[in-house]
Amino acid sequence: MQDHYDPAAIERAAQDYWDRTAAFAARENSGGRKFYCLSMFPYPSGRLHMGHVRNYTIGDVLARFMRMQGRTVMQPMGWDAFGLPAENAAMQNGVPPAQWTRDNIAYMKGQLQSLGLAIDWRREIATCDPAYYRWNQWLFLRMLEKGIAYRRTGVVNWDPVDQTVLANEQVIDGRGWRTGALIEKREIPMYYLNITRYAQELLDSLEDLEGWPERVRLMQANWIGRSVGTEIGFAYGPDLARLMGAEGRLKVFTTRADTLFGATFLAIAAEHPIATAVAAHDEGIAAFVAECKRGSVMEADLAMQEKKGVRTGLHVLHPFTGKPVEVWIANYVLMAYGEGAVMGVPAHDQRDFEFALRTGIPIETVVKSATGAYITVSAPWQDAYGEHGVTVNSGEFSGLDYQAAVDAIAAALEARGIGRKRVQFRLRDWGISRQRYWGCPIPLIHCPACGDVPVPEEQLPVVLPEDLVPDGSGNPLTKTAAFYACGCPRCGADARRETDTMDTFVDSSWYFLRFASFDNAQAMVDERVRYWMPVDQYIGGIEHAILHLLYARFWTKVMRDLQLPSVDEPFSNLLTQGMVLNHIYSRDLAEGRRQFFDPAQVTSTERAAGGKRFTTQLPGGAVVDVQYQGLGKMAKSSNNGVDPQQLVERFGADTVRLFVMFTAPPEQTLEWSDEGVLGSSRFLRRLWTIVHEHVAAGPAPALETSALDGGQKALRRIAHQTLAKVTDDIGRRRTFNTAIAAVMELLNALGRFTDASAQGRAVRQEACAIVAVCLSPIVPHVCHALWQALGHEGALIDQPWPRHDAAALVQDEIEISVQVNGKMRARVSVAAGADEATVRAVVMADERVRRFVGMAQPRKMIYVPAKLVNIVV
RNA sequence: GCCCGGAUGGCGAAAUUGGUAGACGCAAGGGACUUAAAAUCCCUAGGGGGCAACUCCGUGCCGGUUCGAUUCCGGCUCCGGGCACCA
Repeated sequence: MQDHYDPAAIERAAQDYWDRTAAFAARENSGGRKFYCLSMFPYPSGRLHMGHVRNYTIGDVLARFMRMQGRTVMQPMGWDAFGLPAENAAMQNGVPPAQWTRDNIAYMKGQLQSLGLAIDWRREIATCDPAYYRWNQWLFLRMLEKGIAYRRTGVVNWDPVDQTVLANEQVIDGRGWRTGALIEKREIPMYYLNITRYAQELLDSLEDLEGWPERVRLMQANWIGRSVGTEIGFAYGPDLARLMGAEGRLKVFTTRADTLFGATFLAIAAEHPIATAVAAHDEGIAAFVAECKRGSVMEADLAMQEKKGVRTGLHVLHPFTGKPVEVWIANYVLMAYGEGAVMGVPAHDQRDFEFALRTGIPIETVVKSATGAYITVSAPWQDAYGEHGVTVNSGEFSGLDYQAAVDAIAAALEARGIGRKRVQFRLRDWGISRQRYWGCPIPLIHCPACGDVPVPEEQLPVVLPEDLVPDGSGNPLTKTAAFYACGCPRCGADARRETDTMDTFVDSSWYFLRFASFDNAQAMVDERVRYWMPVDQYIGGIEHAILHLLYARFWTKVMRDLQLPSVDEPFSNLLTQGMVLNHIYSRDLAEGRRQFFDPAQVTSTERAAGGKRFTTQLPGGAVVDVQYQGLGKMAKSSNNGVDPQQLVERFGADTVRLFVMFTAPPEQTLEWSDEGVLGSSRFLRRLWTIVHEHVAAGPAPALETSALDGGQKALRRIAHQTLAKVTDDIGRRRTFNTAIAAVMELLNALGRFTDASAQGRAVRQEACAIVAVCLSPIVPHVCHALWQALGHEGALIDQPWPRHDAAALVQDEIEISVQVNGKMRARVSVAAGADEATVRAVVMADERVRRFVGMAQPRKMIYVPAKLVNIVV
């Protein structure tokens, strides 16, 4: 007998066995329904963090479970290998991003393998590999042909000191993170993908995604944001027509056409052509427009800034009354939504109301509540009346309810050709151009004579040079003639290659298709996609609930429409794992820069007078004050990721897997703490000991279920209850923590079971085997070893998942809870099949029940079969 | 600011369809074994009151529906995620 649990040796042996037998090589049509199990591929940041361990263990549990259920499982793995952190690391260390990335991949692959994941590594892909990203380029060109990809200008964060475009993450409080300079918005040409063309389908098919969490479907639906409203063209007043040099109409989009008669101003975005035209002649307005262009492009910043506006002095004419309506420029109007202009109705919109109070714009009530009360608003302590009601003071449209008013007004506008009902989506087209080096080159050539010329297909891929080191002052590709200097494919003249690269969301929008066609050098995807897709189970962080999942759904539909092997929806079932959060500590350096610390290094904590917590930490003996920043997601940029490697080395992969699955249900946010990991280690040692003590006594005799005594039946009942519960918890509920708790209870029962008789040993043998099977998806190495120790032929991974024996669950007596007036008062035992009358009689005969009911006459008795009786007195 | 979640013992959590609140585990305390420690095993444990039988309170806060609410509804507070260039 191996008398002590040695995870290192056990895990090596099990992993050797799986490697030797190529146990996880996925082959099409190898019997059983296919099950494509996919976890979101990692960014190779350097080391795994606990979020990865959680993600990949969940996937692995499901992959192994489904395999034992007889499915043909594919679980692949890849690397989301392009991105900003590689450039930052390059700047810090002077190492090219390619080298840094590949080193990280090699290290992290070893870490993943040490976890014993049932992955088909033959299918491994890295998005920075030209053999992968050439297909990004190829499909982009197909999209260009179809008009799905197009070029227009877009707004970016501009750092005037480094003369470079910054990502939102690199803008802190409106300043560049390296220079501390105030950030400006800048408009530059970019390529866009026309995702809005698919907005309706992306919205509609959410309804069919029954295997997705409701909250994700809701978030996506709100993000797409379909609204039905009315487009209204306000005729230019004479002053505006003069400025613009022609008659014209200023279009707005509104969902509240019923309030049109209350529109006392129009507000346009600072980027609106009219704003640009006014600013050219008016210094004050030019200053305001310039002010709006300062700061970052982030929506959160825009939405929280103080609402400001400036009067243009220009007017449009109300379409029904002909009255002049003032035009304002406001910082809260988004050029990207609707027409970049809104009508302001202070009486019926809270934001407009507050704006009007500050600026003296008139407030005109045009809707009253349907119940009749006449509502007027005009004072600062009041609120706008934003409810749907009945129109008043609206000329021929007065006295109508919301829908009737909207319909009548839209019809009247349409009859005059100055407005119409239409659908507006909040979703915007996807800008994919990035002014960065470490990404997939956009395959275009700019020719002075021919314009933008696509790179011919036979010249793909446009290979990214891998030896450049960025220095923070823009994209090094723009300084590398060997990359950008080229001939025009059309006329042969000297031309310049596009130096922008693609958003890394492009790389992750179709990698799940490539896993099915991983070795095809001739085509992006092939017929094997039709076998494996859609992904049966996708697992990843809730932080990807909108962007990644929406882009992947869009890209999949585009490929379908380009007649490539694809599907309508890529992911049938989605499990969004909760974030693994950790505490964040930092200190401020000069120039608004900030240094982050590993929480494990923070040694002592004191509370400062100001209320914020300051702590002291000792990296290599030095003591510095650090600031507590609260809880946050584990990220390389805040240096708060826990390295699971130390835990794996100390306790073994099984302990780490068990712990991370036991600590919380998968969808829940997890505040990281490695207290408790000892308990998981202890449990596995106990499991090892109990099974080996049983095995040491020699082979168990055959089980005879008809010959069992009460204690033997009881253990067998627990074992089969556990099997049934684990099957349901993993297979349906995905609550791995409760599955583990159930097995712990079974193991506790096994520990108390001392029956050394022949049938006692037979029951124990069966129970031990059930434990090994139930835990094998979660802690596969130790279960692999225990299965052998229990004397079984063949590997546990190849065993079919057993069904519980329903006969073992039968109980003679059951317990009924008794409440009096809804409060728990007693418990009574009744025969398992007892009818209601019998149960009532037993309950009323119970001494405790009689005491609580007393002399009172029961008014009512609620009976929940086999569970509960509530006596109401 | 907007959209989406979450809140239950000292801690992580459980309660699956409105029906026994706190399963399972961590940390803690007590005990056994041991020269000792580690390891292991046993016991205790939501809070208050009571010698005890027992009893009252208790699932973020306020209110509602119900025989019965951690669970459903309305209103808040705090925390987390996302907000289109972090991935």
